[in-house]
Amino acid sequence: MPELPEVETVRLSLLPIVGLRIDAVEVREPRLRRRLAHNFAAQLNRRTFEAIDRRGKYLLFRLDGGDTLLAHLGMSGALLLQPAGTAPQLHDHVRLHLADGRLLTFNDPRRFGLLQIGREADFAELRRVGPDPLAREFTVDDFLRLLRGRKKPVKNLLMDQQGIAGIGNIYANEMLFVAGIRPARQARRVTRDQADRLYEAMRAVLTRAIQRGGSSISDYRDGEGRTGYFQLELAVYDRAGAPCHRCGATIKRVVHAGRSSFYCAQCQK
DNA sequence: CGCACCCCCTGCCGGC
DNA sequence: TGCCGGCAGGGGGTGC
Repeated sequence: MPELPEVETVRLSLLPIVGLRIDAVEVREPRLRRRLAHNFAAQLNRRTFEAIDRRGKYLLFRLDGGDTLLAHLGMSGALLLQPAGTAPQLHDHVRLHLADGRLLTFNDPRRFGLLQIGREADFAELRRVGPDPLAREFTVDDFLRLLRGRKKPVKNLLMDQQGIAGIGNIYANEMLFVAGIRPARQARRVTRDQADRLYEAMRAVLTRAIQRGGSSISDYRDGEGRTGYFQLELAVYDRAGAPCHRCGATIKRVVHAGRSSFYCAQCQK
């Protein structure tokens, strides 16, 4: 579910927990993408949140003492800040009882999400996380280097977290539409002009989506339970058979590597 | 290296 | 009405 804009929206919505201590840790279901370590609760207990960072689709909760709580929402995960006394719901796997009485709850029906506590340098999954597409340091030249010589479809490259971190299926489709490039085009066949447009589209689409609070396709909510609104602005994602807003042609859907791509054959080359 | 497939898991939707 | 297959925003692994 959540891609960079949704994860960033969750991060912003959870900032009020910074400064709060965890008074109790309730593990109701340890079997996530990876099973929670046996000492997970003990390591979290009595720690204080000092900051919340994001890398790609990962959230990093900085704790006093130097440890980090790493969180990934998978396809269906949510982190919810709930009022004191909230009863556990179905698929509430971990509930952190905060010093002010509120709860920080990890809910994830499909259990593709991840929670892990430790030193950031020890997190193997972060070694596969590339630069953030919105970072000032990530230049158009970096982007061009990424495309150069690669035979795989440009959409796969956008979604490869090692090259650029945070883009998933929805936003890859959307930025390719904005840039006028077909998803299946080989990365090395993307012209200089197209690459410039894609770089700009990448930043524009992600920035706009964050401003709109992300896309709530089915069940996405931020930490306060609020939906996003960017789904109302999606040009191609999940619009197969519908008319292109730009030219009126019918939006197509094709499946590559098990994932659906949506595009307008008229507007995208 | 790239890719075509698998897997993990639950929920929902459409067709029969 | 109920059952079944397909599909879903994630990542990871294998074998070719």
